[in-house]
Amino acid sequence: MQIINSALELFAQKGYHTTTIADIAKHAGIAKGLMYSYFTSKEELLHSILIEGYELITEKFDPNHDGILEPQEMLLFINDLFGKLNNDRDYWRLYFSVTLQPGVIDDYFRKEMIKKYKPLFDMIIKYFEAKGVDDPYLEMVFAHSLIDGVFINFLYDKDYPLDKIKQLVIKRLV
Amino acid sequence: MQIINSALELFAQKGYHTTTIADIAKHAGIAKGLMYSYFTSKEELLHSILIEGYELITEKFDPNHDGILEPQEMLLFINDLFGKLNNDRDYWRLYFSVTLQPGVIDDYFRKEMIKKYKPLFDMIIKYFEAKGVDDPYLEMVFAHSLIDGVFINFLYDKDYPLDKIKQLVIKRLV
Amino acid sequence: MQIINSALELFAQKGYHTTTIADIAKHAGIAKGLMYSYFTSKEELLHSILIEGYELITEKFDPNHDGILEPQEMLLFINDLFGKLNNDRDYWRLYFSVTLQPGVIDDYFRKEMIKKYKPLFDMIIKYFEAKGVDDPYLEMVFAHSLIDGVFINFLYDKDYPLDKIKQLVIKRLV
Amino acid sequence: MQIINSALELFAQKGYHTTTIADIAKHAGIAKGLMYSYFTSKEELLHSILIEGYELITEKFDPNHDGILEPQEMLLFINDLFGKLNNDRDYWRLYFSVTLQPGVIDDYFRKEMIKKYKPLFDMIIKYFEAKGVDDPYLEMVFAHSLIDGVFINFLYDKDYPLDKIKQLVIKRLV
DNA sequence: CATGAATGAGAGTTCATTCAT
DNA sequence: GATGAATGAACTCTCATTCAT
Repeated sequence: MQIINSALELFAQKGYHTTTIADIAKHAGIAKGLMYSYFTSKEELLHSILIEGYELITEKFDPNHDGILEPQEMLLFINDLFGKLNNDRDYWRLYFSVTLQPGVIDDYFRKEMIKKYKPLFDMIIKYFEAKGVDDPYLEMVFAHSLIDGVFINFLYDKDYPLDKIKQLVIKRLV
Repeated sequence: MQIINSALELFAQKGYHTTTIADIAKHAGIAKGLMYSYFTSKEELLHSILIEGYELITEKFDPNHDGILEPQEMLLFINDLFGKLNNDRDYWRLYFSVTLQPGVIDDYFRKEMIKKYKPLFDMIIKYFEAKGVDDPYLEMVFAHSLIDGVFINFLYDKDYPLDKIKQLVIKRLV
Repeated sequence: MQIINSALELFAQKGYHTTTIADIAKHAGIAKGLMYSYFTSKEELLHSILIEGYELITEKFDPNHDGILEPQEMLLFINDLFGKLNNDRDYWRLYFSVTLQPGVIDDYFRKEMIKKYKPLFDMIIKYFEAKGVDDPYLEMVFAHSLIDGVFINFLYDKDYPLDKIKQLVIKRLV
Repeated sequence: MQIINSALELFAQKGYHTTTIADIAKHAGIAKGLMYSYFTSKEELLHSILIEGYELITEKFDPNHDGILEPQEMLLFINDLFGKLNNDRDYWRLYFSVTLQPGVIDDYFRKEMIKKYKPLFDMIIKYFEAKGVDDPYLEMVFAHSLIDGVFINFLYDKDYPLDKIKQLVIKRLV
């Protein structure tokens, strides 16, 4: 929807607090009041974006939904993940900005988001189990942390050597 | 100073925008106006916190200031870094929240902060050079990303296995 | 408009700095914030008043717009001017108060206002040229000064003998 | 006194409301609090300046205090008046700014000031009586208005032809 | 459905004034 | 006397939200 797209773009560019409802309405080409027909508040709009963004991104993710990664699938997984990062910068920017920022989303919603993304990392745990590493959970936390770190550094650094780093990540995880 | 401490605590807890000058003053036990004897604005207060936090954190960093890390120093470096992370959660929370959030600190200040932290990562590049890795810069970006990822996951996850992850980081980087 | 009228009245009565936005809003029967839908700031509100006041005052001035004053027109001019003075005391009070007070309107706006009123005094120069006085410009400065002096003394003195003074002014200038 | 001089200068330059006690103290080289040993408030400081300024200006005025102006004395009177205007621009600027501005000095004080300056204009009434004009009071109001108008136009216009206007004033009044 | 004028609580900031030192 | 840190009321301005049209 146009409101969500506009809000996503502006939140990602200018920040949640710095973006006003008037900004969003203007950018979306609608009246301020109309936003309240679709969302009960600015906060709920943010939540919708986070959820909708998640849906959009994951709808083409792991298409057969078997949740099992073999090594060559792990490769696809990482490639896909990095591709999504590159294609949906605005969403990811907003996601990290808002997740790491207290006072914007409440704990309940934060946990909901974590819950939503959990399956992805559960798949990685299983992968490491199959690979026979000592502590698959620890390895997954490591992988999760590494990927988060790569994401945020990429999102805010135009010169980030994403492809080369991807190779290092692959070498480390696959 | 009491104002800085209060502001750091509240910014880290509630977020920069959600924390008001009145909140800070009340928490610090002073009148609202007094803050403006020490800082010209809320924004400058934030900058001071970020800078002061950096000073506190790095004052005991690389104590001989030779800027060269040998393997056992790299070990100390990492241990020190993780120790600081643990001891200054508020600062790091604020640091990441504010760095990753658009519309809070302007580009000039963001670059200033990056500049301040650069020497630390330059030391790591030299370390990887000495260690003989293929692409020391890339390895440093990898290390930087990895550490950032570990930091943010630790900051927002009470059950984060920091010590075990530290061992993995050490194994990877030393 | 109601905001302008209220602001004019209050500025003229209490002074620009002493009148608050809350005063104006209350007097106009609106909420404080609404003022900012029409004017970007208190300063711009003042400017609008000054400009609007000028428009109102000059709209019926020199109706054929030929810019030339013959003696009997000079008479009408003066009568009109003194009439406007009497009918728009608030405006003129504000005009003089604000023009003669540093730190209220910036140099740019002051010059703009002078520019707006210039044609009126240019007409007077031409009039004195036609009348054959030695130094028409000087005579106009004299007339301008005289009229300003009459205006401010009238505005702040309830017993000012305006009509009799007008006769003296006419005798001197026509 | 240094406080009065500083305040006069700053009030005249920046305006009464725009000048802060801190500005004055800094300019005078004293601490803010010390001002309150000499004046009970900012307002009282302003009153003192207006009164003190009047004393300074008039102490050398009409030295023999006979209060009677013969034609050649009228000449001296006008020359002296215009000289004072030129030498004490700051004072006169402040005087007009503050006199014509509501909400700064209360009516009581305004009347006090007018009372103080009255003798000067009384002398002019007597002068016109002696000169045999029809309505000496009216002539004095005319003169007063003219001189006020000349003063304010001169004070805010760097290119004001003061000397030439003085000649016109002399021709009109003497 | 859609609008945007209107609201009003609350934000950051200023500054005359006080008072412990 | 002299200081300037501290106060706090009051200011201008913002903006999420409502609602008559």
